[in-house]
Amino acid sequence: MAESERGPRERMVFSAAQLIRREGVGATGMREVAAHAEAPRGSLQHYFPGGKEQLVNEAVGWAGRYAGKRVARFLAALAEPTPSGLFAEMVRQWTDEYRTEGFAGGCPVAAATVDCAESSTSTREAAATAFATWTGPVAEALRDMGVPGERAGALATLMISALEGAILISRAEQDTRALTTVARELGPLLDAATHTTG
Amino acid sequence: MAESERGPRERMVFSAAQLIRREGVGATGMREVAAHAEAPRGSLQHYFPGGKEQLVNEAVGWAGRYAGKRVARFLAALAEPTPSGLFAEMVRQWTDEYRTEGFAGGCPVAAATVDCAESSTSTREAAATAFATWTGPVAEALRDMGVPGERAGALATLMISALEGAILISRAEQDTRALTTVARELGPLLDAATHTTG
DNA sequence: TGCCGACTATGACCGCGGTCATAGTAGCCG
DNA sequence: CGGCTACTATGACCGCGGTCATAGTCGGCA
Repeated sequence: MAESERGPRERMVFSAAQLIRREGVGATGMREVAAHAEAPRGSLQHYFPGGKEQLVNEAVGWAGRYAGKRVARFLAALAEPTPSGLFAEMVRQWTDEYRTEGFAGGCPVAAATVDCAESSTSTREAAATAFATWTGPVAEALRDMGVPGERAGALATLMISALEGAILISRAEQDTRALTTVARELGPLLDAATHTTG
Repeated sequence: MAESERGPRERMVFSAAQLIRREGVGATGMREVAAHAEAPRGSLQHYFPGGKEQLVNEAVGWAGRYAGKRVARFLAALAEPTPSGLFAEMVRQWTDEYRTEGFAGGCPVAAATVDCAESSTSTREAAATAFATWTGPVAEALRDMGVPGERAGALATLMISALEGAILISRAEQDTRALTTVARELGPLLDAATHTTG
């Protein structure tokens, strides 16, 4: 999450995602995004003529692609890839962050869904796309591990659902308990799916 | 969710929860709450001298107690109580709402967490309390069904995590798929916990 | 040199919304 | 009746923030 030297436009999208996941969409100001990205304020209307909605949508899209790409790295980190191992890595990304940086941020896609699902169709769609962009690689990884086709998608949805919910609870409680709990409880179920014929 | 004839104060708290779960905390105005509750605007500062923060906190607390009480009703609706049956009822409350009323609202506690966890300590704590108020009865119900003590709490957290995440995804996708998926995939795991000694 | 496009810079506008101040009403009690 | 308490009513204040308008810089290219 620390790719620093990109163009100002990309930095603004990145910063928007960072701020949104901390404060929510409503509480994140355009000027604030520019300042955080160390980008000129005037660039906002130049790069994002669609205004805040466009910026938010791109931030959500960025987050979805980021999450999707992470899956490959998680797999690479596993000596022997298993569903529970993948899920443990997904959870660990959050427990690590919370332990080292505090419970400041949540998932930007969740924030956008909560704040914009009803008010902005385009942002809601961006969130749905982001979830799909994230679920896809997870499901594919499960399939590669021997999980039957249809169940792979279902289990990927379950994994991401449990993760998102646990992020919420952990943030509220300022305790990683919920995250570690879902990893522990869901692991056996996920691994069992590789043995079942489906 | 339709208890109409209470005092104006209670109606405002109820309305706040309704609006928050649709639009998020930031986009919900005080005047809007009063209007929705058909309560006089002047009553806001009278009943909630602590301002918006107090109102939001009470709305979150109300939502937590509401969710906790629902558990008993879900159990009563089950001929033979099982963990998977309880979870299915919890999920069904949402799928029913989404099918009949559209995907307008999410969980108010989730909304408050996303929007206020970083900016307001008291609201974050209210959210944590709400999650606890909700998890408690679920865990107790699991214990009554024969789930061993420590696992009951863990599974309750898992159930609520998965439910919250699936609510998010379903809202974004405007499709109850995620909700029905987690109910289906998690059911067997929950029921299996009643047989295991632990 | 002079034009042009891309990007930057800033101030102004304007609505929204939380809060405060101040006053009004209604009912009860003494 | 006077006064007290609970509640209601409204207008004003004021900062925030998204957007717009307008102008400035800067590099390349002919």
